[in-house]
Amino acid sequence: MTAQPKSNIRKAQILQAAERVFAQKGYQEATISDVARQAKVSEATIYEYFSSKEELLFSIPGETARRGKENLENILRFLRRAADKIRAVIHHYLLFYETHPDYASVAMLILKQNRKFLEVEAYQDVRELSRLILNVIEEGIRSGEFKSDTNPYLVRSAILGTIEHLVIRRVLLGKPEKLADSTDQLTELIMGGIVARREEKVLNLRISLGAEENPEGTVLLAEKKAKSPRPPKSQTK
Amino acid sequence: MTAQPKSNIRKAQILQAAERVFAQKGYQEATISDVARQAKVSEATIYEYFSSKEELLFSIPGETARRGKENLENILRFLRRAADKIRAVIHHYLLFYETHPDYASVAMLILKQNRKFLEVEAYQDVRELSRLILNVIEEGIRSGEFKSDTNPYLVRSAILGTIEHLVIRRVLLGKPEKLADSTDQLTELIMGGIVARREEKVLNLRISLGAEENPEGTVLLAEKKAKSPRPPKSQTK
Amino acid sequence: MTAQPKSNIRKAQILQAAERVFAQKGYQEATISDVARQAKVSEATIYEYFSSKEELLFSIPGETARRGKENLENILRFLRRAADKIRAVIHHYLLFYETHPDYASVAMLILKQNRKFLEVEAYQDVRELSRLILNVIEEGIRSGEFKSDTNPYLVRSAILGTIEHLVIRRVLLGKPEKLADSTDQLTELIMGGIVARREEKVLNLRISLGAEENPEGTVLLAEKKAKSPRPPKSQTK
Amino acid sequence: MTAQPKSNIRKAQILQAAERVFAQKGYQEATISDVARQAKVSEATIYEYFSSKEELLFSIPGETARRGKENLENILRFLRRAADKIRAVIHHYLLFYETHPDYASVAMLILKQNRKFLEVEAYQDVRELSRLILNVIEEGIRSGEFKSDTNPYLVRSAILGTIEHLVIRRVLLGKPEKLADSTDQLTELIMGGIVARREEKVLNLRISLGAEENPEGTVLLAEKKAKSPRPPKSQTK
DNA sequence: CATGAATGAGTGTTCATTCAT
DNA sequence: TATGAATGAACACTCATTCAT
Repeated sequence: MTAQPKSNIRKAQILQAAERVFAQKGYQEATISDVARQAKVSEATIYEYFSSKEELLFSIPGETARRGKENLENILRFLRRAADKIRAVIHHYLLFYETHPDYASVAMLILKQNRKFLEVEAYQDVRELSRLILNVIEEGIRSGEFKSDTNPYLVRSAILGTIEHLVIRRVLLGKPEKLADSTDQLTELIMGGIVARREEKVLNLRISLGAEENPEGTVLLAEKKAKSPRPPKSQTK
Repeated sequence: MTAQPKSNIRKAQILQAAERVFAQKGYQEATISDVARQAKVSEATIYEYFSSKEELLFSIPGETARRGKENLENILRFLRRAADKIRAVIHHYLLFYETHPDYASVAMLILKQNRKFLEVEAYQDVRELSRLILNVIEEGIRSGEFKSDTNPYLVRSAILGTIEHLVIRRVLLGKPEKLADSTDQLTELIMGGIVARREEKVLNLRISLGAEENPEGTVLLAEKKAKSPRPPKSQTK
Repeated sequence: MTAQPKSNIRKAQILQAAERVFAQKGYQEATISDVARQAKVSEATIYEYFSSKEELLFSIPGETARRGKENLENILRFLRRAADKIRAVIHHYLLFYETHPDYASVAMLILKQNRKFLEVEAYQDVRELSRLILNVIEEGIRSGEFKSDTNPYLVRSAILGTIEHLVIRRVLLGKPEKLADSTDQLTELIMGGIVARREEKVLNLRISLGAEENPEGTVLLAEKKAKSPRPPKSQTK
Repeated sequence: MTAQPKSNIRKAQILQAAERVFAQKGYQEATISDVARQAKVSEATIYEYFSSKEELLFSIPGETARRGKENLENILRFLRRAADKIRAVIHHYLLFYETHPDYASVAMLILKQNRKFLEVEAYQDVRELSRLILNVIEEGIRSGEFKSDTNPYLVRSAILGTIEHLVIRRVLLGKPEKLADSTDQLTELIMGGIVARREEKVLNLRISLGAEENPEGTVLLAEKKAKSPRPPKSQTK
C-alpha cells in the first residue's frame, strides 16, 4: 500500500528467506549462511537487520500474525451466531496454514515449543488470537447457543489442539493436502460431538404418541453421560 | 521383573538423566556433558551405550511407550462401550503425562516435531497407540454408538490434538496442575459437542402441550454439567 | 591562528572524538562506529579523512605533539642551567599529561607499545622530544653541572620512565590527582639521588675542626630538600 | 621437581607457546590458531585448559611471577644495607627481563596497560613485588641510609619506571643487548643522582685551607662512582 | 567397562572498509 | 562532501565424538 523504504523491503526479503530455510531445514540445522544465500544478501547484511539468529526467528510471525488477526476480526464482526464464528476461526486457521506451509512449519515445529518465544513481544499476537477464540466461546455460552456447562478453555484447547494436530500432520507427513476441507467436519465435531443421538428418534416417537407415557428416555439417560438431554419425567395424571 | 544385568541399569540411568536434562534445557541446548554429569558417568560412557546424542534422544520413549501401550491395551480389553474406551484413552494419556512431566516435555517439545524421529523404530509404539485410538473410534461407528458420518481420523486428531495442547500448556506454562482432571470434560466434549440441544426444549414444549403442567427442563439445563444423568424418578400417582 | 578551512575542522572534530573514544575503550575495543557517534559524523565520513582506523590512531599525536615540542623548546631557550632545564622538561610532561588525560591514556596505553607506530612519521616528534632531553643532559655534563660519568641515555630513561610510570598509574588507578606536583621531588631525585650524604656531616666536622667559624652545614641539612647543593657561601680568609 | 601430572605439562606447553606468540604478534593480532600451532595442540585443547583467550593471556605471569618474587625475597634476606637491596631489586628485574625476552614483551607491551589485568588475581604477585620495593625504601629511610625526605612512592616509580623504560626499549628497538649491565649505573643514579657535588670541592677547599698541600678532590671526582662517599682521609702532614 | 584427554568440524557474530548516490 | 547500505574476511569458541589406557 504505502511506499516501503528500501530497508523494509530488504528486511522482508530476509524474513521470507528465513521462513523458507527454517521451514525446510529446521532452526538449528539452518545456518545464517543458508538464509543469506536464500535471501541473496551477505551474512553481514542479515545482522544489519536482525541482531541475532534467534531474533530473526522470532521476527517471522510479526506482520503475518498481525494481519491474520485483523482479517479474522474483520470476518467475525459480520457473524452473529457463535457457531458461525467458531467455524470462521477454524476455517481461517486451516486455510491460512494450508496456504502458508513454510509459516506453518516454522510455527508448528519451531516456535510453538520455544520457551523463549513465549516471552517475546511477537508472541502477543498469538495470545490475542487465542483470547479471541475464548471470547467467542464465552459469548456462545452466554447467548445460550452453547451448553451452559461448557468449559471455554477446554474447548479452545480442543479447537486449537485439533487444528495444530492437523497442521503438524500435514507438515510432517504431507497427509491431507487440503487442510481447509476439514473445516466443516471439525466444526461439527466441536459443535455436536460424535455420539449418535437416539433422543431425536425418541422425540419423534413422543410426538407421534402425543400422549400417555413413555419410554426409553430412561435408557438413554442411563447411558453413560448423555449429560444433557433428560427426557421429561413421565407424568401421569 | 527379571534381574537386570548391570549394564542395563547403567543404560536406564543414562536415559533417565537424558530425559531430565533434555526436558529442562531442550535438546540442542543440552550437552552430552550435561547428561553425563546428571547421570554421574563420564561422557565417553554414554557413547558406550548410545551411538550418538540423537540416538540417546530417540531411545527415551522406548520402554515407557511400550509399557504405556500395554497398560492401555489391558484396560481397553475390559471395556465394551466405545465411549468408555475413548474415556480410558484420554484418561490414560492425561494421567501419564501428568505423572511424567519430564517425559511430557521431551515428547511434546522435542520428539513430536522431529522429522527424523518419525522414521525411527521407536516411533512405532506411538503409531500403534495412534492406531489403537482409530480402531476404537471405528468400532464405535460400526456399533452405532457413534454417528455414522464420523471421520475417525479427524476425531483421533481432535483427541490427541487436544490432549497434546493441554500437555504443552502444562509443560510451558505450568498451568493446569492436574491434567487428568480434564478427562471427563474432554470426553464429553468429544462425545457430545458443545451445542445446546434445542430438541430438549422442544421435547419439553411438547410435553407441556400434551399435559397441563410443566417441568423445569430449563432449570435442569442450567444445572452445571449433570454428567451422570439421574434416572427419572418413577413417580406414580 | 589562520582561519581553518571547514574540512580541517571536521578532521579535528574526528580526531578529538577518536582520542576520547580510544582513551575510554582502548583501541581494539573501540569501533569506528563509536568514533563516528562521538564525532557526530557517519562512519564513511571518517574514511574521507583517514584511510584506516590505524591511521586515525596514529594521527592523534600530530598537532599536539608538535605544539608540545615547540612550547618546551621555547621555555628551554630561556633557561641556562641544565638542572633547570631538566626540571622544565619534567614539569612540562607532567603538566601536559595531567591536563590532557585522554591523550595520556592513548599515548601511554596504546601508542607507546605499538610497534608500527615507531615506524610512522608521527613518531618523529616524540623522537625529537626525546633527543632534546638527551641534549640537555649532555650539555649538563659538558658544563660540569652533571657528573662526568653520567650516562645520558640512562638518565633520559630514568626521566621518561619515571614520568610515564607516574602517568600510567594516574591513567589506570587515578591515583595522584595532581601529577605536576611531583615535579620538584622528581627533579631532585634525578639530581641528587636518595642517599643521605655523610659528607655534609663530615663537612661540618671538618669545618669545626679546621676553622673557627662556622657554617650552616647543619642548617643546610635541616632544610627540606637541598636539591642543588648550594655552593658554600663565600668564605673569608 | 615433583612429578608433574601430564595435564600440567600440557598447560605449561600451551602457556609457553602463548607467551611466544603473543610476544611476537601482539595479543590482538595473534589468533588462538597461532598459539595452537605453536603449542602443537588443537585449538580445542587450548580451551580445555583456559576458558578464553584472555584468561590464557592473564595466566602467562602465574608461576613465573611467583617464582621471581620468591627468588628476590630470598636474595634480599641476605642483604643488610638498603642500597644493596635496591641494587638487588634492579639487577633482579633487569636480568630477568633480559633472559626472558618473550615474557618481557608480553608484560611490557600487553599486560602492563591492560585495565582488566589489574583486577585479576595474577596481578597480585606484581603488586607484592611492588610492595617489596616500597618496604626496602622505607627501611632505608628509617635506618638513615636514605634521605629522610625521600618520597618512597616516587622512588619506587623511578626504579620501576626506569627499568620498564629500558625493557621496553629493548623489546621494541632491541637496543641495549645486555639489560643487566645497567644495574650499577641505574643503582647509582637512584642513589646519588646526577649532580656533580661541589661539596667535595668545598671539602677540598676547606682542607686546603686547613692544610698546606693539596687534595685530590679531582681524583675523587674522577673516581668512578663514589657511591658511598668515603669520608676524606684525614691527612696530617 | 570406564574414562581422561584430545580434537575436527562447524558457525554465529563482528567490524573495518567500500561505494553508489 | 557526506552517508546509508552492504559485505568480505576473520575468529573465538563449542561440542559431539573418538580412542588409548
